[in-house]
Amino acid sequence: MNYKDLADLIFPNAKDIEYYEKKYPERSLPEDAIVTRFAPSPTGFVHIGGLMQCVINRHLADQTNGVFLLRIEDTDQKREIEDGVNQIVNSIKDFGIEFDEGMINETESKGNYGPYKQSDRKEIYESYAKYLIEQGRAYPCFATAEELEKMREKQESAKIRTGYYGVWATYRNLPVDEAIEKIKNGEKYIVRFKSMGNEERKIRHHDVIKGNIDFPENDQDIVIIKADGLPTYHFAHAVDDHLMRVTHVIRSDEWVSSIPLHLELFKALGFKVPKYCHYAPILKEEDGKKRKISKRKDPEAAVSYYHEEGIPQEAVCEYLMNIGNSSFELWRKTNPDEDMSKFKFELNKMSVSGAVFDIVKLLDVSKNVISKYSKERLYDEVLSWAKRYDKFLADLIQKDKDYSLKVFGIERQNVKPRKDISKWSDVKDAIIYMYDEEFLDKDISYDYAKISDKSEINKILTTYVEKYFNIEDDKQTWFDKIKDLSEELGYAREVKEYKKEPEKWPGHVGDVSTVLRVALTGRQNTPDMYEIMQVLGKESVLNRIKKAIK
RNA sequence: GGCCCCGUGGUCAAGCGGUUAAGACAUCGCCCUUUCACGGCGGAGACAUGGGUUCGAUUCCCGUCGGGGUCACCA
Repeated sequence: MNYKDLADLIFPNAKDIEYYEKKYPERSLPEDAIVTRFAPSPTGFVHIGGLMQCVINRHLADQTNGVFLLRIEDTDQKREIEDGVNQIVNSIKDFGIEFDEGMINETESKGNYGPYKQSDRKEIYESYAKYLIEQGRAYPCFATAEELEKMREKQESAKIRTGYYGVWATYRNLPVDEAIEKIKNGEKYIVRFKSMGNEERKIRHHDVIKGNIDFPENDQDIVIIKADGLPTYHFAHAVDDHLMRVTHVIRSDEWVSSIPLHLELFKALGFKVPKYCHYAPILKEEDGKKRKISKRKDPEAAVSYYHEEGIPQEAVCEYLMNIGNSSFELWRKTNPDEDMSKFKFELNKMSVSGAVFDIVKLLDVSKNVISKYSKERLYDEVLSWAKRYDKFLADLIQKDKDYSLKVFGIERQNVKPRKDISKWSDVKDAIIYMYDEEFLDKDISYDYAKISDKSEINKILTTYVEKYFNIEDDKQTWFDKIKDLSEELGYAREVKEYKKEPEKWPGHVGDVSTVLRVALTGRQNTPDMYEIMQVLGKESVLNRIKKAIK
């Protein structure tokens, strides 16, 4: 009885690994093409860190004519949720990112390197596990949970390294005959990797992002096939990334400590080691301390949050790109109108320490992105957001699309476009007063500033309507008339003059125009008044002034 | 606790033995033919700490402190 017999007994029907090596050949791609993957568990929830990974991976694949694929890691069936794959695919799609290969919904996939769901790859893992057993590099382990627990307690009380390794690995040297007999007797077992590593020996590994890292060799005989017949992450990672011909494993740095193990696994399987790129997770600051952003405590950890708030996907991607390569910001400054895809991303320039998530900065990126939108685009984006998250707003802007377009066009597309919207949820408040049905028919609490005497206000408004208001005026004429009005009523015509001798007048042209602004909009702060009046039109302006005088 | 990583203004960060230690966001002030949003100009604000090495350390080495990750039949 030898390893071959043992392997045959455990996996009688497994195909020879040559079958898979041939079925999934090396990809014919340019020399430096990057093949990456996003490999989430189907919990449905996509984390902001996961999105960042997708933004970077997509970019890298495009930049090198490579491939970006989606693999679902569902080997822990306890954690799985209903519709998990769809939710992942859709939330990534919400950010304009598509995969070249992989799952496209719960059951279907595209690409020639599938299946792309680990639970469908069981027989592949079995072949490679069988191969390892044949080579004497894996073995059945009959240890029960209780035995392992006892072992751990012993190790802990003796203050030595915990784990299944060396002399503690009871079953690694079990004679093949005995193992076969136990299996035939129906004893339960799992399959472990047989490590040849030595903790005393050091290895140096080069991580694309983190640089050289020194570790002790791995010597743990980790589980590769669990009791449910599915592989553990480590084993699946080696088999899948090899067979899918992934060149760059880009993942969060919680995995760095597994590098020695993964290296040994790849070597034992005869696989070429991919380039590892471990990036730092996104952090959150709380009580002066930084911690990993968490899905339980932080709403902004879920990518759905940005969608709900109405932060454009481009803005989120740009911000994430910023965290990825800080040189992006500089590039953006010199290439304000260039598509983000033109930026050359460099993996080795990624930060080695985690960045605190800064929503204020994100919103700044966002308002700049939005300021470049045409009024038509703005309208479309706002509408599609509002249809889903703000029915009232959707109805409001749809009632008269042409009018709404004019509203959205105020101070837009000129040299210095307006930058007061950073997310779609800001829009309602920014435009609602422009709609007569939301203004004329509603109670408005006019909050006048400096000039607050009711009769004085009425005088200003009445005089303006009777002597100066003409909707046909061009901007300069309109402007001059406001000055004329101010002068006629005893206010300073120019702010500068007023500032020189403030005691000379009760106020200046700005104070007068504020009266008009508040009367027309109910607010002290608005975009350009001339444009507002033009959009409102003669009738609305008169009605609004009438309402204010009452 | 073992192993590994990290430590430049409030935040994100350039820097890679000699710099007045960039830039962005935030903050403050001034200016910008009337507000606000922009835009312009300017201010305040940092190399965790102690030892080395060196003519010279933010940069290299060691210790200390601080932070993080990982030690599962979870990924």
